[in-house]
Amino acid sequence: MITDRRVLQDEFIPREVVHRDAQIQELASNLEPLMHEQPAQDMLVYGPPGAGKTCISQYALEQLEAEAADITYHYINCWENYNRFSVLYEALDGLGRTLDVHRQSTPTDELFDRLKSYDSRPYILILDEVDQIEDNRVLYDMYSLEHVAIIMIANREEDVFYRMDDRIRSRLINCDRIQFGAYGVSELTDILADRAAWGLHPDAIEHEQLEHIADVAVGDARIAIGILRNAARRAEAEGAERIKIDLIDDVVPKTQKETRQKNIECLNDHQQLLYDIIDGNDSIQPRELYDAYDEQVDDPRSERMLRKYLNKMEHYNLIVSEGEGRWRQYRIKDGTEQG
DNA sequence: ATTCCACGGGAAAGCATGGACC
DNA sequence: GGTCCATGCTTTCCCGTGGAAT
Repeated sequence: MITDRRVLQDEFIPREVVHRDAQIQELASNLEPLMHEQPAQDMLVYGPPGAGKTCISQYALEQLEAEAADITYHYINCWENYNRFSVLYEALDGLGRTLDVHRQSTPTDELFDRLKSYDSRPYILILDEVDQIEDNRVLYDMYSLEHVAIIMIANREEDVFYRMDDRIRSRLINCDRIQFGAYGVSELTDILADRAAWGLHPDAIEHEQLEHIADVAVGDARIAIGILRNAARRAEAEGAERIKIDLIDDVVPKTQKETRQKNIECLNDHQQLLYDIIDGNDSIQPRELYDAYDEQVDDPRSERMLRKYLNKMEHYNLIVSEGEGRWRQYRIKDGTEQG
């Protein structure tokens, strides 16, 4: 059934990509000046989850790297690295210059100085989930480095700019915007067909079944590939030769649960408790939620902290908040909801 | 007009950890 | 080893803002 497992991982970057020619072209032309020792244009790549932003950005840079060996690029997930130190650390790590840097006791400015002193060749940073960065100074840092170009990735354009102070906003507001719309069913089907061709036996799945997966995944390539992966595994476990529609439908809830579980595991105990409390209610008001939380834990965090946790969880797409002010309600995000 | 509730920014405090020195 | 210091990270504390209810 499965001939190459890597191809079915959603972070896999294929050798050829389909349906994003315009975006790839734009990425490439913004990076093109690097070939002539000119600075590259900074970019903001935005669009809904699973629209190929991360994949295509990395793909474009791999292509460029293959063409012109004289560049380096590095991918940084700002969800995990949201403060100035971590981002700079990751940036240095991409250059292999972190050997003697310690998480504590190394001043952040020293990391910046070190990055500054590296100027032998162009360095491109992909800042995924860039709206998660808490300290925008780091964007200013990157901007001020001549040899560093940044590709910022976010779901929504406005999330990136609204918290920036004027100094950095006025500079980055002019970066090139590249929009990624959600994939349509036929586009997703093509993507799946490509993965199936590389990762599965030739007759494992037919066009109709791929189309069904694409349909269920509502535009999200990550979900689509996840469903294909789980379906293939299930078929393999059952010794089936082909992936049938029934089997696909069987595996959809499991795939949704999987992505959710992956996120929940990143939460600390307090956050998980909040999640459980919300999960036990259809919806819950903040006061009620805080009180329930206080009752169930020995060393409660402050309400301010809970609000920060809740914000994080909302960004994680685990919960949603509805209503303003005293009408605010929290509830669990349904697995089939988008965005 | 005043009170209530919730939100979220920012300063300050508290915590953990590596390094230098004894 | 023990002590002190510098640093980044997390959490708390304080407070202004804004909408709704009284």
